[in-house]
Amino acid sequence: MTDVPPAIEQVQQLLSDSALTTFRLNGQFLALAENLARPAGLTATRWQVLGAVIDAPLTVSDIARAMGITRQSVQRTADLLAADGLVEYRDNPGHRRAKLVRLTDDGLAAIRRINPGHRIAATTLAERVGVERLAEAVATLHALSTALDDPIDL
Amino acid sequence: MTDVPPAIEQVQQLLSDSALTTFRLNGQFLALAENLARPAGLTATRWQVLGAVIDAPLTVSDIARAMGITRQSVQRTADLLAADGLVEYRDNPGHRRAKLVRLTDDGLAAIRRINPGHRIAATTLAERVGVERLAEAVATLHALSTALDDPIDL
DNA sequence: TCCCCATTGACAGTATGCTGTCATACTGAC
DNA sequence: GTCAGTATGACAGCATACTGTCAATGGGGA
Repeated sequence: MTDVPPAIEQVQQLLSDSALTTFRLNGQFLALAENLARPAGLTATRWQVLGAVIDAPLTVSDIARAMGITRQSVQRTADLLAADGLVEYRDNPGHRRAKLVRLTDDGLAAIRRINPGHRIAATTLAERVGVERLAEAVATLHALSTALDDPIDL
Repeated sequence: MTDVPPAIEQVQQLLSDSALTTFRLNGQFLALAENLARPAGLTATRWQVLGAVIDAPLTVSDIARAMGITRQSVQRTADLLAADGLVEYRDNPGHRRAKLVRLTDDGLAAIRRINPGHRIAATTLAERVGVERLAEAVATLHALSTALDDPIDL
């Protein structure tokens, strides 16, 4: 009785479970990020967008692809960040309309203000679940995400 | 050189990675749920709320706690579902204001319309990552979520 | 019994994401 | 060189979640 294939109901339950837990996890990480970013005068989303252009300027569309959200959402956030002087739009030699979003000194300073809290949170979480297991979790999450990349025919 | 403790930067990176991947996974599951729910005339959120009261009527606050989101969000969705006749508010003998949200026949029918697609999606995902691994993923997600339940002192 | 406090629902305001539509800019096939 | 298709940004509208505030309710301790 141990090698029977899992009932379809169980597999359905597994999908629901993973989705619901992911929704909850999303909320928890979001709340944590919000708490970390607030002292630096940022929100979670703005922090994320700033983080995307630390190493090199990118276009709004590039950032959206990297973050896995729509370009319109990033555009709005980037415009707000530009209004606050944390990023600036630079001409893109490769495309006249698609300007490059570049971190300013103020933007970099804002990110740096988050670091201490980020470090504490990371260390705390690593202690609670173990670094090994945290690394495993990330790998599993990536695998799931990749599996969901391909469209599912209904 | 193999047993040195991980550098703090690596642990920080691990936290960022898990958060970012969770955000992306959240979006993917949300999109999938949206696709599954649409043919039944539902959205992902409404499906989720309906699912919470399949077995027994609950108050709005109960549902919010079960889903890990705020009461106000659930309240809004529940009101909309009630307007559409998919749930109904019943008097709660235990609390005069906190009415019970109860699934109607129409609500149950709506959920049932989602089942075929849900089954297909579950089977497809299980094939892609393996049932074993999917079950592991759920366990890992739960562990992470539990670890994040306790507040982190910054 | 009475009062403080937590829970609950209602309402207003805000942040973030999505879709759809349009005009502009680039790219590649012909 | 021209034209169709794609990529990009701008704008409008909607869905969902959050916060904050207030009043009503219920429960437990003084």
